[in-house]
Amino acid sequence: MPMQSGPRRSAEIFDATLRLLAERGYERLTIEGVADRAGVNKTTIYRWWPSKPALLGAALGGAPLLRFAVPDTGSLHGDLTALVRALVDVLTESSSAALAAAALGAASQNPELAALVQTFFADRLAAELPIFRRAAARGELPDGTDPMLVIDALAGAVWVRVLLRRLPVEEDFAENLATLLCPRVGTSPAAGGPRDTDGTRGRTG
Amino acid sequence: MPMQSGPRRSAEIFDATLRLLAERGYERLTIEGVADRAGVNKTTIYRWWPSKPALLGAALGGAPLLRFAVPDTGSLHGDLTALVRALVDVLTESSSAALAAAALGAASQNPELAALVQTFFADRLAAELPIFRRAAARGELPDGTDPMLVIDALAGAVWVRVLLRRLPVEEDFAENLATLLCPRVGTSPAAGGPRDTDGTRGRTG
DNA sequence: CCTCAAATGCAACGCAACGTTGCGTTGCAT
DNA sequence: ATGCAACGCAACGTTGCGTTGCATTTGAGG
Repeated sequence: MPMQSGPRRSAEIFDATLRLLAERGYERLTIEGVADRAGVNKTTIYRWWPSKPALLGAALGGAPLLRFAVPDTGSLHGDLTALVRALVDVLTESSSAALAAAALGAASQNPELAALVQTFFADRLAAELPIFRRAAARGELPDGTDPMLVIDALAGAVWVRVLLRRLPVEEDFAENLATLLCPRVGTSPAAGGPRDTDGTRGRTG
Repeated sequence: MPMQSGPRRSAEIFDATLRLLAERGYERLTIEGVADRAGVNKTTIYRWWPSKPALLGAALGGAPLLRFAVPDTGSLHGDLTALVRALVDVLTESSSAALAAAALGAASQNPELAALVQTFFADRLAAELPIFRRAAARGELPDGTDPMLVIDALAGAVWVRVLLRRLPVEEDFAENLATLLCPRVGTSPAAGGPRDTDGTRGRTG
């Protein structure tokens, strides 16, 4: 029987890869740089991962750096608000922000990373589906509502605001976005007064 | 008096830059490649644009390839639907899609391009504000609604769906998204039946 | 036509990272 | 001790980078 198989120093290599990605961005991420940072010969890296996207894909898959919890606050509006806040945090906190920006930015350019991002988003959606199941059980959700549409609008709005517009995220951004996306509010924490007779949705502020 | 000043062959250079960006993506876009494609010596390019992002910035600024019209259909829901359709087209049609993906993807990594995208989004929003002015005038819009929030959710949802999830866009995607984002529906074209007693919003399909 | 300056063309350079090769070294299990 | 797998090491040719010095073309003004 042979001994252990597979790369022995993948831990150091993945760590160096993600750190350098966050520091320099995808474009200036170099395999020789990773080797140097990891204290490893570049031959070792090339033996296991044939290309930069392959290495990055393995590194991202191996480390759960972009995972954040799925909230359960008791209301759809609360869950969506919490989701927005978590997403904003991930895209704002410097450590994960650079990483997420580089990874998702590079995904637009590279098929291998695109596939990775694709499954990442699919997994995220699957994890977030319970939010909508619970909301439906509470009667907060009109049937026919498409969770993917809500999630995409939510994530996309945060993405555009933080990484494309680069505008500061106001205090009530999460709540406003959740309110906009709630197919039916009802329990909006700051919705204050009674609903308009014609169904105009309440809004914080 | 000296003769004409400034680059003489910027047209060919910009054209080659955008074509190669669409063909190969930002990462594999090389200045020597641009020079070759444009039938120009690379020295000429380096003399006028010191870096790849600088060149790309100038090329993108010089050509209005990513502009699309602002709709005016007579209703907020109709305008938003048209906006979604236009955006989906831009991000789907192969010529502009690769270009947009590369530009926005690269913007996540490069400060110079980020600034360019920033002003692009600001301009887009300014151009789309009349949609909300008209909607407000028609009484379709609860005051306090933030147009930027709606636009960001709209654009972001399309972005996530098309370029990150890479899922095919269903026929009723635009309408569903517009319905989700309409602060007040009322005139939803396919909303059909009467509103639920508790205010559940109508939905196509 | 001639002049003159700006723009461009051309050839070569050092540099960095690429990806590959051959061979020696280390670590661990049998 | 032996054998295998992973790793280290030292080169190699290639490509694109960004720069340099000098020659050539271009076009408006005299």
